Amino acid sequence: MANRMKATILDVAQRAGVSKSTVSLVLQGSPLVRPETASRVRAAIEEVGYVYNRGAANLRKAHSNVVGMIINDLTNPFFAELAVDIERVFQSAGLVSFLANTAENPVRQEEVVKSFMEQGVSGLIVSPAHGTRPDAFERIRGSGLPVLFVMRRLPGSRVPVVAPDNHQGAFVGTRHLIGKGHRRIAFLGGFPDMVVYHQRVGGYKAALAAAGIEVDDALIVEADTNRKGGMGALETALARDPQISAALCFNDAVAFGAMIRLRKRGLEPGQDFAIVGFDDVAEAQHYVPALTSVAVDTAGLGERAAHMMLNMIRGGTTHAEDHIGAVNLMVRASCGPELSKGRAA
Amino acid sequence: MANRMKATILDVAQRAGVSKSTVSLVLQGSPLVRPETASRVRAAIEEVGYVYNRGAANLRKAHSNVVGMIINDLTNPFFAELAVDIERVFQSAGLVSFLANTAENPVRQEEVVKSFMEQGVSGLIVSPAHGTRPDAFERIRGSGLPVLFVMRRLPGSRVPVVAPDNHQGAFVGTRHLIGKGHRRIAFLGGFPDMVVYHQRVGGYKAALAAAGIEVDDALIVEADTNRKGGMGALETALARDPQISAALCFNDAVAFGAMIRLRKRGLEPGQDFAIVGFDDVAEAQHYVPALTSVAVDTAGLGERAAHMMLNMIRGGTTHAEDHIGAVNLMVRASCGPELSKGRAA
DNA sequence: GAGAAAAATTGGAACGTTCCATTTATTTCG
DNA sequence: CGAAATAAATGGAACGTTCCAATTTTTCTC
Repeated sequence: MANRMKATILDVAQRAGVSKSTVSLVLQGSPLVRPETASRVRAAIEEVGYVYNRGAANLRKAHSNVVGMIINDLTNPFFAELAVDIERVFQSAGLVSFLANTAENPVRQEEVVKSFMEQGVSGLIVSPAHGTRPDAFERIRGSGLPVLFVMRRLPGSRVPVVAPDNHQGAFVGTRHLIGKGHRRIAFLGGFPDMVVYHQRVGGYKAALAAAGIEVDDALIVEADTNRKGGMGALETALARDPQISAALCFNDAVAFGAMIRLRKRGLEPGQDFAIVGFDDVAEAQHYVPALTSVAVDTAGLGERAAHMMLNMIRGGTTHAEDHIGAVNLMVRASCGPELSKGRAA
Repeated sequence: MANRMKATILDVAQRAGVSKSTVSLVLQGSPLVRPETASRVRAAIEEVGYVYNRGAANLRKAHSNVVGMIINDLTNPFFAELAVDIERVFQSAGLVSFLANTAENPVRQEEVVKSFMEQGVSGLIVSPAHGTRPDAFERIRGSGLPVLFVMRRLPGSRVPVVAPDNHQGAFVGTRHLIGKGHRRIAFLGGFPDMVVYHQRVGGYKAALAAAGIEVDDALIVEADTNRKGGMGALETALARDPQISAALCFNDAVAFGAMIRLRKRGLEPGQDFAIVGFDDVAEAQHYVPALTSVAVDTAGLGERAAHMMLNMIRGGTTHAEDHIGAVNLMVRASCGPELSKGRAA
């Protein structure tokens, strides 16, 4: 049934009664080979159970058809969704994308990057792990390999970025809370060494300032950008100031964590305390209470990122214009005393 | 700073004043090379910005250090979690794992498999897409490449499997609902061409039979195994028999979907209708109401799968004993009128 | 300090592909 | 029909590594 030893292009050639060059031509769909010969070769390929050896090919060609995606937290549905969206575009473009998770671990990230490089990927799409050294990707990019950041950027880095308008998102989210009458509003999650953090905190502060509310840095709580981080951050915020009545969360995961802790403290989110998230993951609208969140058009960003990478690869350049996607506040129950119900009716 | 052309082992050799063979030895950490020479070589590697060409190496060695993971739905947090758990084990074993999503699309799956094969992976861990032809992986396995199924198996396939005890899980879930007094219990989600479906439906029927309740096939509703499928399935079930008071769901995603639709119909899950899920994803315990679910020990299964794959690779075999993991019903609010609250207090 | 033994280093062939320059087969047409 | 043009097929070198056998260097022993 199956031959023990791996079949090569030469076995195929022999079987089909042609030269290895002809087989190679067929493999690349060249029009130089006569149709009947081509189909004879294709039959032979099938018969000997030949699998193309991409490694050997790349050795000659020096460019592959795979791009690597490096994601900081696949466990966060937002990133999983993003990865899947990007993957879809590559697929229809005839490229393959392989995915690797870093779990926010820069060391792990380095290993993964190394592996992808060794495999000879032709591009890298990265959502860098928290704690990544700012110049971590400069050398790679300098060597001519296209690198694209998604969602996150590194301070001072010249790597192109696809990301939502973080400042604006945080701004409208905060403004909405202010509009609901809140004055003591916390910002939960993220760390100062993340560029995104500054952008979102910036939007938050700008909204407060615009409303003439004094910014209190004690209300800005650093934490991991996942559910657990959200839980801790809420506790910290409330410990620092029990008067807080609302929070803008770094992302939806943090928001879910915060809501869980609110309940544990006997506070009902959307009633006793207003919560706004960021990302608008699928769960947001189905959660109880439904989570008000800044929608970032995941699919749109993913598509854009994939196309930018395709252009870089095809154009042989490592340069591209940053893309900042528009955001959209989805108002739901979590941020207001039944206001959203009124809207829906 | 960075040289335009890619540095090879020869450039390193020249720079370090040794032969390419020596550099190769250093690269593989051979003890045959004198420590001082080794460090000189390592310095040279750094200086010329050399990246190892795994493709060229594999050409000679005929075995790589990467294993491919093919997942049917990364958007399902359960599978994302599983993938991450598996990845972790490989990492600490010094292997790299690349991940690809098939979105339950057999065609896409075929492409992904092909790519992995071409890259020369040394093993494949697969959660096969719905609709995969039963013999889809036999040829690959026949060619000597270790293949391991996780969570799902294919009918008649000889590929080893790591999965939870689906029959038992469905059995205890259903028995629990019966214990709560329910008699008209639906089974939501999945398709008859999935082996897992039969196992879970089997457990469900066995529990009904054990309680002397007649099985009504109309209460078994086929649907996609995601949230949307759950929504549709609940509607269908209720349409077929409005008397239904409980449902065992194929997985948590389906359960969440069902609960969303219950609410939309004015039925409160855990009060007017009991729901039991399967997988016990992280969200289950935090959802409102908290979801009763069959816990499958994701981390344990993932670890087991990774180790089995490691053994197959190291042992040069494509054979392994199936592993069926124990399950554990996590009773929470979604399935009983305040019973869980009593427990918690 | 010479010879043997051990340690360190090395050149060359091989891996499976692509691509170029050729060769060979086929078609066109004056 | 024969020459020119075109189409199809081919052999060989090259890609960057590993591994073997061989060579050179170092260390040991008496």
